[in-house]
Amino acid sequence: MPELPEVETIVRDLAPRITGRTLTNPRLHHTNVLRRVSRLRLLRTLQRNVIAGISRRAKHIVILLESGHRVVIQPRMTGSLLVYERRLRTAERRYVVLQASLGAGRSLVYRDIRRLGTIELLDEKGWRSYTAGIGPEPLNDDFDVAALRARIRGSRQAIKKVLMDQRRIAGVGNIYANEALFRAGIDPSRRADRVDRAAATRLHAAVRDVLLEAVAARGTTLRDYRTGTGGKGSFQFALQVYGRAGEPCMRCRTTLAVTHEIDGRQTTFCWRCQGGRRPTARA
DNA sequence: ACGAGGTCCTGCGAGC
DNA sequence: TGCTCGCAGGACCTCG
Repeated sequence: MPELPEVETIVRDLAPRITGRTLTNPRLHHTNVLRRVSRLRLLRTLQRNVIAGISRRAKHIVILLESGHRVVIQPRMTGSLLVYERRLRTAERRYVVLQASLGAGRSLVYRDIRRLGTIELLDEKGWRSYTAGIGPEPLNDDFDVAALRARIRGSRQAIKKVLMDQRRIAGVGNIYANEALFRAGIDPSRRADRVDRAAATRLHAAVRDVLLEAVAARGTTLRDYRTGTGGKGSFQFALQVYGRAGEPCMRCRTTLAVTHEIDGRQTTFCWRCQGGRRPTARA
């Protein structure tokens, strides 16, 4: 599931391959992925427009066009954006949502198996309000401990849920929230306003470290995530808690527990290292 | 203001 | 073997 490191990898892969290219023959195969834009307006805007650049904001891919429009893609669970330098094989054509020619036999393809991902088209004004509604980028230099504390302050919600709230902090999803909280030794269900300065300092370092390491590993491929060139990431081999429920904690060998009590999502943790409630039932 | 729960969507694994 | 069913989940929505 593309979170910050996965989207960053896609964007870095695609930047040299699509920047300056002219889009032609855009085709949209599913309209229910569109948000606040009609099929006709999207396709008309893409046709013969030039890609000025591609960047990442939170977990979103942002394609800037020379017209000033931005195509914002949220891959969510199973979306991937790829450049093909050849014709697509039959199997590759499945799940294609949006595609366009880049010239010289290349094509830009957005595919999404579950189609929970979304595509938006924003003008300058729309973009400004869009990005203003998202929290700070955790890998930016100005995201220090004080910035993290400011973003989690005053919330009685579980720290894990707050970490994943895109309005508070950008780009952290379920996998990296689990990993960062384990590294920081913090119970995922602890109320955010009860995370003290020392814990916040550890959490700040853990969030940044895990995201940076995952970017270096080109992301986490558990099933569907692919890089911008169709390859797999390798951070799945470095995960310490996510997906390891029932297996021993890498630090203390206690059996890792899993709960769905926070936001209905899978939370894996070590009750001994992270100080949570000892689970009554095993996973 | 906040929490709980529904919605979208398809593949996959468990169970029979 | 082949079927059904429930789960996976990020963001957004409604309801209480």
